[in-house]
Amino acid sequence: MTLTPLPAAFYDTPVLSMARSLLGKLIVHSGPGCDVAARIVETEAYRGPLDLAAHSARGRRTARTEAMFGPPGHAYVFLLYGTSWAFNVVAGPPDTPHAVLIRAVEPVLGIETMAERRRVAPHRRELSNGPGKLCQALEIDRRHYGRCLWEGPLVIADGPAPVRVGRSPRINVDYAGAWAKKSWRFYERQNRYVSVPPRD
DNA sequence: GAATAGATTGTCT
DNA sequence: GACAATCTATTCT
Repeated sequence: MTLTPLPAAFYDTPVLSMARSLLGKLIVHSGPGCDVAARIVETEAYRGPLDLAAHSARGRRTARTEAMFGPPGHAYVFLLYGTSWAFNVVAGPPDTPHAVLIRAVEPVLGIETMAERRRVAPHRRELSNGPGKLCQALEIDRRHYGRCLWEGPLVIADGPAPVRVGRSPRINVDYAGAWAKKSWRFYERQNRYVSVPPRD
């Protein structure tokens, strides 16, 4: 296991294949005295402007969605329901508002630190089995908006490839009509940190 | 385990 | 003023 950040070229790929290839990669957040790392086990692809489930649907470009229109391999972070942050990796070249939502991770390093932040016992799936939970565990928030993911305190590095990959429709996007039916969620089968366990 | 309701705030209409 | 790519506690079974 190396902690060398993935190169910029890794992100130069269509959003669906990027969502698939991010599985198994490590999110590494280095802080003063406390490094934490976690392995990505669940992702979802969002492909505006056509995809009506994406914040960038119909080309909506605002202060909030601006990062999605930026270069790939950068972070798109947004606040949800007033209480939870969600972390996305921007895909596609500039002006192509695609992104991959990280929905669940498996703690690897600094598990005690994550447990304290989450106020749950270590090794429980509630540590990071959801978009908001993993942001709290890894301490990802608005400070990371638009930041580059191959240099700086928050990077994505290579990690153990997933054993088996499953696909399903995305979670909680029922409002998007036909787009909600597309199987744009990717997850590692049998991994207990996957947020909404499918039957596999 | 499943279903339900309430929390809470930045962003956009 | 409404809403959201969610989380948590609570109340069932």
